[in-house]
Amino acid sequence: MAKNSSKFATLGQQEADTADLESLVGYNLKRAYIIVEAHFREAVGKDGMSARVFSALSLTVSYPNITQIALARVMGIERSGLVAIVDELEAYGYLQRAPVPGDRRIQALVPTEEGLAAYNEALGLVRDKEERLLSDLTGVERQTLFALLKKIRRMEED
Amino acid sequence: MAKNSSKFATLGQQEADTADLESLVGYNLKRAYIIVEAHFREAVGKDGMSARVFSALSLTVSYPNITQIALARVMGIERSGLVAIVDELEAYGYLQRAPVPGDRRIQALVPTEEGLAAYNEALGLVRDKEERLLSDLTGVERQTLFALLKKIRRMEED
DNA sequence: TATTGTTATACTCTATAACTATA
DNA sequence: TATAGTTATAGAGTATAACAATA
Repeated sequence: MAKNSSKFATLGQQEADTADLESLVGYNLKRAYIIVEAHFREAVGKDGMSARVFSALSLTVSYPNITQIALARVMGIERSGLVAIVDELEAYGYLQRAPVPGDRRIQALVPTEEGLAAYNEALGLVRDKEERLLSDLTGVERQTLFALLKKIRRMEED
Repeated sequence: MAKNSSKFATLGQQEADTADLESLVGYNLKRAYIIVEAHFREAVGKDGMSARVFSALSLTVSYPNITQIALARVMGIERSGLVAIVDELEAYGYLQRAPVPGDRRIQALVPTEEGLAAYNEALGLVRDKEERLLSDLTGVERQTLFALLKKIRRMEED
């Protein structure tokens, strides 16, 4: 199991690549995500939206009038956790909680004009950044990466 | 931009797959990781190690006598954050902080026999679980997934 | 002066449980 | 009774800054 039993090892790239961890999908996914997320933050800038806030805004743009509970479900988080996210987006003036006639428990989420503009600008920056990050990958490789990640995502129920 | 402007949309799988977010690598990586991490927790059991503690133990097994600062660097976290992780592993009796003759600032991390046994058992469970999770992927697809994730990981410096 | 490990502290993300107002 | 949204609270995981011991 031990790949290196010399005392006071210095870790070269080769050695690091043969460690057990490197053969696990979870570890590789997490490390890759950390890098992509750092690039996301660079793309949106120092005072830009966090990834989860951007995601929530993106989904309200794609699905206007979505309810908080539905949005939480799509995002895979608890509805309680969404409150602060929506509060933040509302404070930015990027969306509104609109009353729904017929059921006063529900508030439909609708992006404002400013929200739409801010979203489209951020989306452009993020896409450009991902484009550059993935510039070493061919078109086929990118398609394959997406297909494989989505295949894993579909395993949720088991 | 809006794919669905009907009021009170219910989100079918098809609609969800065409949202902007679905075209971003970061979002897909994160969602895939969440699923794999949940399977990791199932594999190691209710009172099993967390992923980061497992990772630290794995790396001390692969690189016995590694220092905390080197381990933190490999894991991509701050050295201050590693203290609690090593404390936990030491409390389990899975590793020891061993003094290094010649430099009393440094403590080399060495797995115990129990640590090695616990690690190998956990590694087996995690590998089996990942195996089952990825059973829909062909051998080539898995190799490709690893290759693409590692390619992204190598983009760190830019 | 610089480095290793440590502590104190704070921030982000998330979950659980209980509450409210409605249905 | 059940549901949508909210609040309170706690627990991971991480980072920054300052410190002690040692080099």
